[in-house]
Amino acid sequence: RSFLLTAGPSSALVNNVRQRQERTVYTESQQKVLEGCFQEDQYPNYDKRLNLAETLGLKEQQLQVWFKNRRAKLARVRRLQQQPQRVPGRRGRGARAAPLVPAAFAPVPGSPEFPQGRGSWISPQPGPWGVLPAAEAKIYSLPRTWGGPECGTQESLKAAPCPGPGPIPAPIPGPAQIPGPIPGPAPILDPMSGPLSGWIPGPIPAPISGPGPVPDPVLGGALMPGPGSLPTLAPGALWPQSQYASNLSPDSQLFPDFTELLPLLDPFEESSLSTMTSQYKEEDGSVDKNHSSPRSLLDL
DNA sequence: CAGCTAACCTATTCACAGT
DNA sequence: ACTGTGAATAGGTTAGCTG
Repeated sequence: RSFLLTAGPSSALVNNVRQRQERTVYTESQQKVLEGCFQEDQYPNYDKRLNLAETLGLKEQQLQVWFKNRRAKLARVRRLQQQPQRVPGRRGRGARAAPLVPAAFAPVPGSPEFPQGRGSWISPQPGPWGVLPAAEAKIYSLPRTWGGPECGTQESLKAAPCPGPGPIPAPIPGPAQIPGPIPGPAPILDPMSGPLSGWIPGPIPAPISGPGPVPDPVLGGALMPGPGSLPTLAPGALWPQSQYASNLSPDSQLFPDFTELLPLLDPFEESSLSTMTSQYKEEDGSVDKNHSSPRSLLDL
């Protein structure tokens, strides 16, 4: 196939032929950390990926691929469960705004992790992301201009103590206050990590023996939370538990067609949803002033 | 050999700058 | 308003690894 000639920048050029990058075998601990981060945020921005990549001893691009594949896997599982989760016909950047989470529990517009435009949303500090060090500047990661208090995660990211997310605040008001019955999440098991409900990077297991080609900088690293420092979500427990509702119970991500809930969100349409603006441009840090107009949820 | 999944390709969508 | 560019993402594919 042509990819041998046109493969991306991650592949090496040998004899004018792009070689497919060698398949990486992630260690168990790496996968667990990644999985935990995925439960926190399915769409980590560049800084998060970079932080995590450095912590795990991987490349940022590898993490980009991993999250992409992980989302694809989740979507595939949902399709098998006949649980459409987004408006058909939307792909690319706009498509991600139809979150892989229940609409009723999706990030509240204006909350730090609601999509802030330009392909990123800000995640809450508690959780795996919060334990990561701040990213170092890169050529294409210029200093940011933060759009406001809700965007001010960089400071706290730097200040975040390494192990553990710290105390998790009470669930935000929202889901429980939305009138009408909310169908419960389907109890679907994740084939990779067992019941999804429960995994938040807790104690990282001992290094697995075997032919793990990748050294495991995680173990003993700063990312490792102390034993029990990250609570495990009990199945059916109240969630979200993160400050801004991204600490989704994995089960909840296998939610029936959220579009059924759209009418319930109408009251927000002109108010909260109008804050679905992009004040943060991921790559160059500029403020996006073109997103001040209200956008409908379906448009996302 | 089947299943899983990292790596990759392609299309889509959006933000933004330049004209 | 229109166009070009860059970036993020989804869908799909290829191929390596493992049971």
